[in-house]
Amino acid sequence: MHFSDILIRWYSKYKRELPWRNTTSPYHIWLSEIILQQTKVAQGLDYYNKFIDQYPTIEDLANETEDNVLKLWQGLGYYSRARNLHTTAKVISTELNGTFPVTYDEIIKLKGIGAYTAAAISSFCFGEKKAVVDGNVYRVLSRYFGINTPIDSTIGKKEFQELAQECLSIENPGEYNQAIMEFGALQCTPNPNCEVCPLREPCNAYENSMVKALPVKEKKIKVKDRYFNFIVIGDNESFYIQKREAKDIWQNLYQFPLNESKKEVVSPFELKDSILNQAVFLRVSEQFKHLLSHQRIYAKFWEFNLAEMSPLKGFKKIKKRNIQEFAVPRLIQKYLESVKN
DNA sequence: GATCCGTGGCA
DNA sequence: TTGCCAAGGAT
Repeated sequence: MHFSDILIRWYSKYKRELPWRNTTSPYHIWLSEIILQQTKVAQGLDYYNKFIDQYPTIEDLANETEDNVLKLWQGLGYYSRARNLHTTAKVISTELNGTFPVTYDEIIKLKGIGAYTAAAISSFCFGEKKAVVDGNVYRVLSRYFGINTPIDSTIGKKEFQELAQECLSIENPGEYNQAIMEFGALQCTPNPNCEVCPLREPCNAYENSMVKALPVKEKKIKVKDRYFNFIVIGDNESFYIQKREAKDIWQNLYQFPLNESKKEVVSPFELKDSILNQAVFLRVSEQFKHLLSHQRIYAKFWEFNLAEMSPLKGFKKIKKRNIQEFAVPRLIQKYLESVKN
């Protein structure tokens, strides 16, 4: 039996039942694909249901504010996905007559949609013969064919894209694309059980004991340390927050006024910020260690009391209990939970 | 084209 | 604890 036939047969037997399966609605497929970028099903499933519940159509999503879209996305990470999702919904609504484009070449023009997602949507919804290449596909193909070209190199991406296209089932490209990804997610995992694999016999990596060594990555990510000093300042009822507008992590999410330092701050007198004029220091939180893919953030929350809270440019004065209406990073959310008791 | 963008689970 | 990984894309 052919490679693609084995995968499709395996898929029909072992695939998970998921809310975005068994539909060809481009909106539903699109939303699920954006949510699942660099994200496990278990982590994204609730978000998908929340979004479909809150925004049943592209039109509903387009009519929402970005702040509220980000609020619903809060906690999922990679927030540019939410901003681009919203931008694209508005483009479809206003420039494309509310109709999702139906070809790969048109779909890939949309913001937040690259080669993978365009191939996924066009093949799942419209039967276009475009092979998806994601982390699962790299793993399955590199092992089955015994390819050690680094998957994070330009030449490697090109090589695997072409190989994937050659393997694609012409009869049912959408089904095949879903099958090879599900196979990578459930069977051909980073640490697989090859004894129950239907492709074990002809698998090059299995024959050569190279399963754990593939696929090959050549680049290692550099992690930099940052020290965040959040100023939690206000009276009994209210405090100030600000929107992160810089081109940095957590863009367009909200936080407390921030002083970033080059090393750990140990005394409130080291904090230099005009917002602290006439403020009375109350306490400092424990140090929070927050890990991101490229950063280690060490954060402290410095709490101050302020008798008179006049309007401040660049800051919003809000009731403390209303903070839950704003999208905040997980780090801020964890601090808020720590002081709720 | 190398780097950046989150979060959580797991060995 | 640390590193790696997960249905990638933008710059």
